[in-house]
Amino acid sequence: MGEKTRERVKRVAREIGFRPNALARGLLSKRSFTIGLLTNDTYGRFTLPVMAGVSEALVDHGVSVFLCAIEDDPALGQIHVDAMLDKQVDGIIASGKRLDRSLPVDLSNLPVPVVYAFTQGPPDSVTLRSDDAQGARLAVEWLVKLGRRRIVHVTGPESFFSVRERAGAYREIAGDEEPVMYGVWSEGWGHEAVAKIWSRSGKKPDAIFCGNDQIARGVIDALRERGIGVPEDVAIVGFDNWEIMAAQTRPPLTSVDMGLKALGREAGLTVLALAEGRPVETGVRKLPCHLVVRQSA
Amino acid sequence: MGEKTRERVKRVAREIGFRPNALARGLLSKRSFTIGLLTNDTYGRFTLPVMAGVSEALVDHGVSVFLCAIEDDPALGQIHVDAMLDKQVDGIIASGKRLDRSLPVDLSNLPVPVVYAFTQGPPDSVTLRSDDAQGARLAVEWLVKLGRRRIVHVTGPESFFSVRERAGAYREIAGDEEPVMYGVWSEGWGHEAVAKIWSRSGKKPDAIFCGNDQIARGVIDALRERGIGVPEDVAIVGFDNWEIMAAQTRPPLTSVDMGLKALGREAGLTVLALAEGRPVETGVRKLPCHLVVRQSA
DNA sequence: CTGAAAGCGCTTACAG
DNA sequence: CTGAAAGCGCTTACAG
Repeated sequence: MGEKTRERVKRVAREIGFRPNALARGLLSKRSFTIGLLTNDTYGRFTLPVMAGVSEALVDHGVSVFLCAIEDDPALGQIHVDAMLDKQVDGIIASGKRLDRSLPVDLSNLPVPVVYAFTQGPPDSVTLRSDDAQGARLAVEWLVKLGRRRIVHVTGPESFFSVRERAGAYREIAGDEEPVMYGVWSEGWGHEAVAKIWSRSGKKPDAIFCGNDQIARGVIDALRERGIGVPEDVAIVGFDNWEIMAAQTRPPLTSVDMGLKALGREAGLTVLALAEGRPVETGVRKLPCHLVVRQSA
Repeated sequence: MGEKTRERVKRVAREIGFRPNALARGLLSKRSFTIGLLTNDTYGRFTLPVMAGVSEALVDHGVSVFLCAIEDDPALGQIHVDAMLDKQVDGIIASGKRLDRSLPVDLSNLPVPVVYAFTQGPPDSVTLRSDDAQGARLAVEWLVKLGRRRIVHVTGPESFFSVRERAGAYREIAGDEEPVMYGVWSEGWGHEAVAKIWSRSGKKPDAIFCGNDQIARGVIDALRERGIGVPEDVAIVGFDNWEIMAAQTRPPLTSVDMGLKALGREAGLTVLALAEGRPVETGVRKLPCHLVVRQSA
């Protein structure tokens, strides 16, 4: 093509706003520049930041994301997986709401790479998760650094892997003078825990490390009702850094952020690498949490 | 093809798990069985149920959904729109977090149909939104039916269309003895409003209709701190039916649900109809809210 | 270097 | 009714 013709083609293409058809392109290249994000987290508290991270990381590479919410329904999961494969996704990210539960679909032996993010993957898969132990350490060390010496841990059900991780890290630093108080993920349990602590004899804690922000909120409310000052008398740290919850407590809540957006970003880049045939180390990769300091500690 | 050959082909197809390549199919049919959902609701409180509805309605039709979170960034919005068009989406659903704000991208004159759901569309578009006036009526009528006579309305900023809609409906039923209390969407404002009401002279209300669940939560907490019984002394109704908030108030909150999942379902079916060339009435279509009765009223 | 052909995996229209 | 060809919109490999 002569230089002039080339220029003219380019100009016309621009004028009529020509954009290549990605379907046709994908047919040849065996790449659809599309990935699927599978999740059973309907409420979206955890998946949403993960998704935002995935999308953010991949949009620069021209990759779009199919969102597939499958509840806990295996049949629905299968339908979505089939639909994604039919549409020739370059890869799949599986995400969820619990590190120790897997999605109700079998993602092994798929013709495309799979990355697990914030959900349990099979042994030899690529799995990304937050480092809950490190996050808990951050929280407790911060309380220690503030001079707190009697730190209590009020948390969720012991059946959760992340609860055991966090409790383990708490123990490492705080010792085992105080029993870890396992309960449920609710404000109500936070209230109840405070009632229990203050009804028993002996010295009262000067800090409470809570298993999530909802519990922390219950704890803070209960302390205020008793006229106990936060953070003067008792410092509080939560977990999740659930913005809308943490910002609304009085005082605003210091909390551990699991860095789910970064986790999503990593998941996106990793599935892309696999799709392009680049080597990726298999196994569980833990990403660091960070502490968001507000006024409760 | 002979009957025997046909059977054999079918059998082998089943055995090797043959599934037609949707890309190739789309190339011919001019249908990708793919739509794009554009939203600027990062937090996802409103978009998430909409999305769940869209996905639920379309999965039966083999349609997958690209989720594009564009924040309020016009450049990012354009990138996502271009990516969707390149991938030959059959249609686009625009969604957001406010009925009276439009997304920072121009979606007119696109080669594919667009439906606006819970965000403002241009005049001649297809726009779906909740019927906030009807929802507010539901709430106030319920309070009246419970025998409440002095109903106060504590709500968000008057600059919000939905605030004015809800306040208008409240006025229709409750009259204008009590001034509507405009404020912000926070628990703090709920607290403050209660302080204001109880500091002024005259009869106290026996019911408070709140503009959203966060305000309602603040109101309920403030009333409890004053020793005022909910619902005995003052009945409370919120708006949004934000499950995790409404269920955690003490007592659990009666609230207006905007039916966003149904709205999403409608949006999905509507964009599908447009994509298939079926006629759809243009203009704003309001979908009904419903009241979720818990213990606060 | 330029230009035409082949082919990705399907579906549809047509010839036999 | 059956079977082969054409074509969707691209990209790549090849002949001139």
